[in-house]
Amino acid sequence: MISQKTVGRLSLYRRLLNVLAVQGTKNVYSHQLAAMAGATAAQVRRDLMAVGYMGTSIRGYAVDELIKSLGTFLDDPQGQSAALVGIGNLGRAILSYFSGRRPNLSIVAAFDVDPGKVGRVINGCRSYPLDELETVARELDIRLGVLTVPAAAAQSVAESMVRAGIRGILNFAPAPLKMPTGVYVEDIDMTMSLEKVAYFARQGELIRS
Amino acid sequence: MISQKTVGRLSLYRRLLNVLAVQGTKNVYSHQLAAMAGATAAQVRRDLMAVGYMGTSIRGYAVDELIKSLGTFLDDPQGQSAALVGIGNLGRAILSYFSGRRPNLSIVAAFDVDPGKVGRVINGCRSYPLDELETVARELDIRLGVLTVPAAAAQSVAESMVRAGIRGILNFAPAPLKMPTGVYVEDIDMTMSLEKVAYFARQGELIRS
DNA sequence: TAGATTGTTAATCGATTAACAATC
DNA sequence: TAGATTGTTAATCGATTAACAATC
Repeated sequence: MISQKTVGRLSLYRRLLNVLAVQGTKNVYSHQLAAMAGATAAQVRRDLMAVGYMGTSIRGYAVDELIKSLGTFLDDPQGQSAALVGIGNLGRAILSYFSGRRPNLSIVAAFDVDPGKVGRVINGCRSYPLDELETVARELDIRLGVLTVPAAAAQSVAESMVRAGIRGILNFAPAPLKMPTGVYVEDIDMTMSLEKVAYFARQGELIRS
Repeated sequence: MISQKTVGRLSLYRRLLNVLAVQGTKNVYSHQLAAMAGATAAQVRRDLMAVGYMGTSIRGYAVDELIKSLGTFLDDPQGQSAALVGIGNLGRAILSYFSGRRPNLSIVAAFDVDPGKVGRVINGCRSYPLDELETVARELDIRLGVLTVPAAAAQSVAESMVRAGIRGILNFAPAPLKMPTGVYVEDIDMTMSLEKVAYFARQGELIRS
């Protein structure tokens, strides 16, 4: 099984490779990709070997082929659909952020308990009452969820997501979710992140002074 | 030097402890806190020892004192101010997210290159032209930055943040920043996170089926 | 005391780094 | 060939986990 960190870096490499492809670059060496990704050359090579793609010592890696290999690895050929639950400021921003970015991976429905927020189209995405999550998720074959509700509601909403057949959750709520095995949760805790920044920024200054 | 992971968990523990304090809980055992945080009891104890706070075998940890200890550790007594650069959908959502949450750590100014977005007050936060970053940052003693600009602009904007005296950056732009030592960067890459969720959710289904 | 907790130490695990032989 | 790259293997590092003695 491949590690979470590696999958994250592969996603990053692909994005960087797309930039190179647009620039017309045909080949790239591990150390070049490493410099762009903020990694080491050996790490890049190890990660790419995990995908089963090997470079040559004379040309390094072929950009186009590598993008294709990463696509085979990272993307579902049939495409994957996500639901967003919690249409607040953050939820709306995320809808616009992911709107139409990837054909293979898109948010196709949004949900909220507030009747005033449902029955619309937000950034090309229809909004529904939370009650209908299960029905809509099964109908649209949604297996991924983005959770942008307040912390207090997070656990119970996450549980209904799981009941609706969702197997992966991107959790923005600042609350650890207790989920059954087989459900993958990735936490994005902005408060924690900002506090880390504050702590280490201060620490750096203490050390310097 | 304390690790990034530990600092992150301490931030989480404090939030959980605040919930307990509101409920009127006086004491808490490491295994209780661990269950809430999704960690192990030994890990909680180790983390708290890092702050220099030790529990007793009979009562565990005193909630109020622990919150105070964590505050001493995590917060700057003088308070820390942050600037947000990039007033798009995401930037606005983040301004509202952090608005008035912590007295000791708040976003006090927002910046953008678009003249149409500046000279206003957004969620209690004044917006300025990006040109004025250096002046305003020094005037308001801003040392932290939140970066919510498009990937293409991220590196150059981050460099002007550093010139303005900013020493910690919460980076939402999907681009690795090359920063001088002494500047701490915490990346929140939502695209990468969503792709990880998509990958592991699919993987789980493959394993099950 | 007995029991559940604590802090401490040693063992394990995983990822990263460094050193090396192989390739064109 | 010489040189820069590659994949492979061994060594290092750090964090986590497990086992233990100490405490009330």
